[in-house]
Amino acid sequence: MATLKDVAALAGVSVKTVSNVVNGYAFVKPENRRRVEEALTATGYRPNIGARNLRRGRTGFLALVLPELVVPYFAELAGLVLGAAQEQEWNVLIEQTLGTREGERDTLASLGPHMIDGAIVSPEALEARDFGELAPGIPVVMLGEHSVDLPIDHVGIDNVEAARVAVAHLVGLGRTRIAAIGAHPHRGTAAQRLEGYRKALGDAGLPVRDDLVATALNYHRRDGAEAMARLLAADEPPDAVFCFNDLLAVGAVRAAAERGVRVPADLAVVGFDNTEEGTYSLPTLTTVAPDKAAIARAAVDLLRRRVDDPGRPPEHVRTPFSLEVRESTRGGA
Amino acid sequence: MATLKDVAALAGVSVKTVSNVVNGYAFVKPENRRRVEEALTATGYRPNIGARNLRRGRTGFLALVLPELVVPYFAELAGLVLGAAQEQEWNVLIEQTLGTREGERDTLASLGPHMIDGAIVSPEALEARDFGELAPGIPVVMLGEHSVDLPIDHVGIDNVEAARVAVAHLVGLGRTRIAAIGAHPHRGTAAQRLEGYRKALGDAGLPVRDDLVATALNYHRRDGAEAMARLLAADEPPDAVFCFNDLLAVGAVRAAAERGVRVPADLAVVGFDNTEEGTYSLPTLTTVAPDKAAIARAAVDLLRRRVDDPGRPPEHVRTPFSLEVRESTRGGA
DNA sequence: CCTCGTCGATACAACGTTGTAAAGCGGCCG
DNA sequence: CGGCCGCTTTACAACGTTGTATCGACGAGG
Repeated sequence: MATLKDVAALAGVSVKTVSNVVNGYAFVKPENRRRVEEALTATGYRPNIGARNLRRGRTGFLALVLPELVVPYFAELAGLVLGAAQEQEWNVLIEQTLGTREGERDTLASLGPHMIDGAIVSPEALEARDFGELAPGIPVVMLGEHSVDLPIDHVGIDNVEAARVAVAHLVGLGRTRIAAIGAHPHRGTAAQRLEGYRKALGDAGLPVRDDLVATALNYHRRDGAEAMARLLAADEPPDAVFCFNDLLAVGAVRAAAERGVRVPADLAVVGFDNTEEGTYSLPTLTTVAPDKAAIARAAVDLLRRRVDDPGRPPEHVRTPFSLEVRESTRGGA
Repeated sequence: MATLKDVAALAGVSVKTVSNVVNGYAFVKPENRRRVEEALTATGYRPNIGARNLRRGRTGFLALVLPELVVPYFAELAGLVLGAAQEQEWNVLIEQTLGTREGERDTLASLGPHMIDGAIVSPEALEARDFGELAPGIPVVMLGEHSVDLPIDHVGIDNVEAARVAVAHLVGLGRTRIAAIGAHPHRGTAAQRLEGYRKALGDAGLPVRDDLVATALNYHRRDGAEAMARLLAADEPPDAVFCFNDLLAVGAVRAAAERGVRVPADLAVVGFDNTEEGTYSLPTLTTVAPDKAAIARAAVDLLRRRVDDPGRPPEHVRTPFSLEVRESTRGGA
């Protein structure tokens, strides 16, 4: 409630002198500094961030644009971004797009150039190239999809290689009818994981059969269950499945169980994201584990550098990943 | 980038007239309105929310203070609050306290009175009465803990009754050694759920045995697993367990499975929160289902009314809940 | 004809902050 | 002694917006 004016009046100095003390300006007479500091604590002064940012031309806000918080991967990531942003004195505005292209467009448009210093975007429906026109002048860091051709900063793992490693692991178990769940017409990461899947099969000399690749328009548990049900209904059902995220995998495990298919004995399952849910499920999930903390940190750092120097060339940061082998691919045959 | 001034220059009218058009003021000559609207689209004008709020004395921001986004209940709730706030033209600032008392204090203090119009707080470590001193003048709505004696708006379900219903359900299955996981020294909701647990046992004429009540200092899967392990190690292990949230229940199911205890045959499990994870787990979880959408809506509405009229008497809103019976308590004996 | 009320537009100030310019006051050097 | 430089403080403007006061025009009513 107290403003600089109030503090200045109490201390008997000008508004600007108080501002100088607050901002740590060096040349203030000790006597005055003391009186100002007293007045500061006496009034319980807190700067009005909005006014400060208006004057400075910064907002102090960063938008984190993601499909849905109920997806554990995004919830975990959001938590980590919150932490990383705090270190940079950024507040985070989380926006859910619900996976629709319109949602992503509206979000970026409504935030406007004034509300935020920049955005970290995890695109789903939106195609990457749309961003140039949608967010003119807003510094954007993209997560996940790797699109080298675009002049936009980007953070993510090597999806092709991660998928290849995951499927190679299934191959190593001796499985031969390895399915994939999560193909998607517009999702860049889906295409890359599919490519890794095909590469691993090729490396092993296994045929790539289209009827073993299941599409999932969303990446929720329900979609995984439905896709798995379709796959299991085939004449020659798969003996392993690579799911493009852990939620799909959880759904797949559920669908298998309901049909009496044992995991991993009859069906080995690999997920993606290493969500905590997969470390307590029955069975626990083998999964590709991206370093989420590294992703969050890199994204915030990249955005900071972009804001400070809008002219710098776009950067593509590769974060590490590992394969966590758990019960869903252990034992059986 | 374009400001009212730019638009005004282009349309050949005053800044205020443009402002009037933007804000839907009625008395603008059609001719001028047309020209302004043209200039508006031509320049792609977007209001500077910060400046507007500075002038209006409001920030347009609402803080949602919660322990952790990785807890699915909070992630789901956050998503719903985001939606409800959007309808009121509020932006949401999500703050994680990580469950520490300091985190909750720092958060509220650092946001300051200027940053936000109000806060929706889901307290964990913080005792409710602290809020008066911490957030002087900030409208606060509390979630979860029901503390009628405090002059603070509050939204939540009847925890005592919800717990009673859950445990009564276990009693109805014929279970007699019914344990509870989630007792906590400082958490109000924990005390209430424990009370409901005791009441249900009393109603059924069953003894309340302290060795069947397990404390959980956090409400994560790990804590549930550890508590269940302790309970199962007893001479007379329980044949049912009521967990104070779904994560604890998931951990409990896992711990049971690792010891060869079958759910629900040997051990019936009830959770709390109705997170989606529990609808796909093996087995699916019987759980108390609070109406999260209603909670989110009520909280935002309550905050709106509080902001508009700071003097009104505090209100306590009871939101409905139901018991979702699933596999973890079905069949067996 | 004068007044009054409605409509339409404008100038100005203000929200709280900080950058800029400038002024006052010494002291130091030429 | 005059001028210059460094310290310290201040007044002022500006960020972009909107509330208030004001002003002019116009039509209706006395």
